[in-house]
Amino acid sequence: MAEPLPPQYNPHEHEDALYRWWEEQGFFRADASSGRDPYVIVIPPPNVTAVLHMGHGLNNTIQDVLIRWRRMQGREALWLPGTDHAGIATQNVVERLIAKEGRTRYDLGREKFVERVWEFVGETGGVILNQLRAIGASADWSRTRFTLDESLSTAVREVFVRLHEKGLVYRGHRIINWCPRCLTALSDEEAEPTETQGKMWHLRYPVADGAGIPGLPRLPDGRAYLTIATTRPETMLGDTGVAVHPGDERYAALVGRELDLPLTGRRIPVVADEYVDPEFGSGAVKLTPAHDPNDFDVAQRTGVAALNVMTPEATITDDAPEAFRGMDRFEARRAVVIAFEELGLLEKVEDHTHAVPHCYRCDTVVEPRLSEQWFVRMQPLAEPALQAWRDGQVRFHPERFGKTYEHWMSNIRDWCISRQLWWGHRIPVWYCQADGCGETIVARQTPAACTKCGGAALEQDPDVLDTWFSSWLWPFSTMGWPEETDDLGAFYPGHSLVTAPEILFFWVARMIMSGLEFRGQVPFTDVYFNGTVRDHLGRKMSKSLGNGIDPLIVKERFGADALRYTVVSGSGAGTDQMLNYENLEEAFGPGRNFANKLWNAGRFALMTLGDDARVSVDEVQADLEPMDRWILSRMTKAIRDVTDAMEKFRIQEAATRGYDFFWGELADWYLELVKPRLRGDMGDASKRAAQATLAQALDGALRILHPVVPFITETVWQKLPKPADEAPALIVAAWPAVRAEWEDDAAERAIEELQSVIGAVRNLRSEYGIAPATRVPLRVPGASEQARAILEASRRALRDLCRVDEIEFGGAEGEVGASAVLRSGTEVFVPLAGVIDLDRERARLREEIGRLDGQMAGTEKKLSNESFVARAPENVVNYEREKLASFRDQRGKLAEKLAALEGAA
RNA sequence: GCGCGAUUAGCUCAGCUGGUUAGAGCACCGGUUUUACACACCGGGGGUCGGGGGUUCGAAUCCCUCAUCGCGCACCA
Repeated sequence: MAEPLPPQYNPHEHEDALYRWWEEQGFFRADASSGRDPYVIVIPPPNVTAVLHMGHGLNNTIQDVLIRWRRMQGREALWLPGTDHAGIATQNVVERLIAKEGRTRYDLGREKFVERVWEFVGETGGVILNQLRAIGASADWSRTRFTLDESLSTAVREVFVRLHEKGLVYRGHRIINWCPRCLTALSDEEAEPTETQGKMWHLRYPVADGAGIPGLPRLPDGRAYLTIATTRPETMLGDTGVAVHPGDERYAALVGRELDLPLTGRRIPVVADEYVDPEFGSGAVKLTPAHDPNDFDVAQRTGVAALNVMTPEATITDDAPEAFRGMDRFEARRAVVIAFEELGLLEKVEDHTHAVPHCYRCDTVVEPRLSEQWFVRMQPLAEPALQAWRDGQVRFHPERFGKTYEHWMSNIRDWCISRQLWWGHRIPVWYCQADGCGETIVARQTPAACTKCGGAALEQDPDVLDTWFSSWLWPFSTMGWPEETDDLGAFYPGHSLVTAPEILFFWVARMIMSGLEFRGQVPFTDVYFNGTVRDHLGRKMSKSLGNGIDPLIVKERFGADALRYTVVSGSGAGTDQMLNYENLEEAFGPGRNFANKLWNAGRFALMTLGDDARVSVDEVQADLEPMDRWILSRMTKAIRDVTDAMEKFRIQEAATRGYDFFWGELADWYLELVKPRLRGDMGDASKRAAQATLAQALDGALRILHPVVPFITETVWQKLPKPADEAPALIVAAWPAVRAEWEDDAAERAIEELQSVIGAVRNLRSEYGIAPATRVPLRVPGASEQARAILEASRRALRDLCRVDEIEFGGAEGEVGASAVLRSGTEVFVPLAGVIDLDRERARLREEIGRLDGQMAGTEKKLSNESFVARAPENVVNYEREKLASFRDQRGKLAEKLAALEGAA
């Protein structure tokens, strides 16, 4: 006999050691030369300085479930891990660090600062990768990549140069989103709109040179004026014009004339442009081309100049009137409004709710700002990427994200890729400083001399690239591109991507574009979007709210399998998951219980199977009993269902289906049914058949559950007796094949009937308070031939599972007892005479009925009182009626029971 | 404003192309030392499937509409 195992599963005894063993054995490593059908997932690289949170836990568990499943199916499974340098995020963290020393990055200087960041990354980076190991992630760590690795940097430069050669990368003056705190440009995606209660100020701009404009309102001093509306009054300091619609007759006479721009002493022209909606507001729009993208476009068309009135820190520049210089933008906003009020030029102020863009990294209000930046022309890249989705080359799970994708791709705007940061990939562009040369060199390698004048006075562009400019190459840059490596040949294109919906545009869409552009193939065929983990109040888990759950604490208390089962079973594709951080037991207890149940089923199997080599079901085919054929049939269907669910990315369904088979059928029924046979009560042949079937069924359950709960399933599986030629570990064992010949509908119907009978008897016993130890006889008056055969064959089961002593078919006529009719029509009857004290039970029931009669009479009386019904509040009357109905119901049930006890007598 | 999604037991959620009595886990009530497991076992109560209308022999499931919540996009100065 094997050594007895402890009655409770202790994950800590197994998990980490098991993981180390898996890793040492090289089970996670993919082989580019195996020739096997590859299956590839690249990890969404977490920020290099990140620590694991539940979002990572959910996302990576799903990836691991997929990769383990495919590995078991015999695919050459590669899960490629790594981290992202996360430009702004990491730079901000280090800036905060040195701020504690009272220094800024400018104090250190660029070189020292970047060194400092590398130092920080060296100390804290990669922590998250070890945390992923702790939750069982079976990634190929030998291929771990970092977006700032030399080879990935090569890929970045290659892509920049190629796109530049194609004219898809360009430098231009445009309105970009500027974060005045991070002091950098942001892409449109990095500016997150937040609903904000703001105001709409209506300001009056007097017409220059006085009268002569019919139909316009006039100020008290007689000057005609135009009203414009704005949510950012401070920008008026940079107004360089006012636009009206060309067809707007009210203002036709004004076009080409000038307005006095208040506070500034400047005169600004009135221009006509189709952009203006004459129906909206006053039909006149102030133009601030340096601080608004739409105004910039109008200004370009109409030849209006741009005037920048804000510094990078968003304070007012010296180009504005002296009174406002140096003010913060919000301070200037108040000051401008007050000044207009004092001049009598403030028409009105309205409340206005609108979405104000905030920096996605520091939440500062983003300032649209005219600036020279590098851009990627996106439309030529987006078109094939959109088509690829339309053609079904890439599918989204759930499908609805396709619509979002389509909408974004069809309305795509150019991507601002330069960042005024120090941490990241330096833009591979050099400017010749030689007098009168002015050459711009875009190159893969740092050039030694100017390609035009031959001078050596070259200066590299100070900016770095958007962090996503390296991420979007991840599926092939991690495999050595632009070199044609073996990995690239074997593992590109990949297969599944698991990620959060938030980064559909940031990352997913751009990867599809870059994959098509640089490799001619989409980087993956399926994108699974996991939902967001929220707390029980529906709030996103976050550090600042303190409502997060630390996955490692969950592992500590419940085990990694409990964590994994909880997140996999708790949310479907694109569906958020609620987890209560205040009650971890409620959230993760069921997962731990499940692991414990597997442990105990394993213990049981070990006790009864012994150390002997496993007997296959095929060897005992002739001795199989209906219950054996039943569980094999159920297992076969479970395998089919789980496989099918996995193929459709219905991972939650796969997990719960496996759970239900294991617990609800194998553990609850089969194990109980075979106990006597395993004890040898029914002879050796029966025992051998039961052992073979149990081993087979448990083996199947462990396999289909292994991707979800790998630690406990591996632990149990290792201990089970196995055929000699079996794999050394469950992780690399075969995914179970469906054996269609094991499907057996007749056996299923037979066992279902037996289950119904046992359920009915248990119910009757409970209803009539028959003590558990009391054995009862069972009569089945009108059993069909079939039902009779099943029950006769199941005497032992009826005895063990519901303490039925003897079964008689036919003849319950006139007997005192309780009966139930099954769905199949079979009637079962439990005689009660001699089993319980009938007199006492009858007396108890009569007493209970009497008590209810009294209560009913009281209530009826109340309800027949007309003044009560007329005067009492409706809900009180309804309550009484409901009470009465409930009494009647109870009385009816008790009367039925009493009638049964009194029998035919 | 446009689009998408959600709304099912006290709580967290399943319920695929409409089909016999709407399920699970937790919680609740009653019972159980049946030697794998009390992190278990057995029995039970609890749902007008958000409201209203429609299609159909039949609707939680399809259509319309309203409400509430969430998400995406556009934000019209």
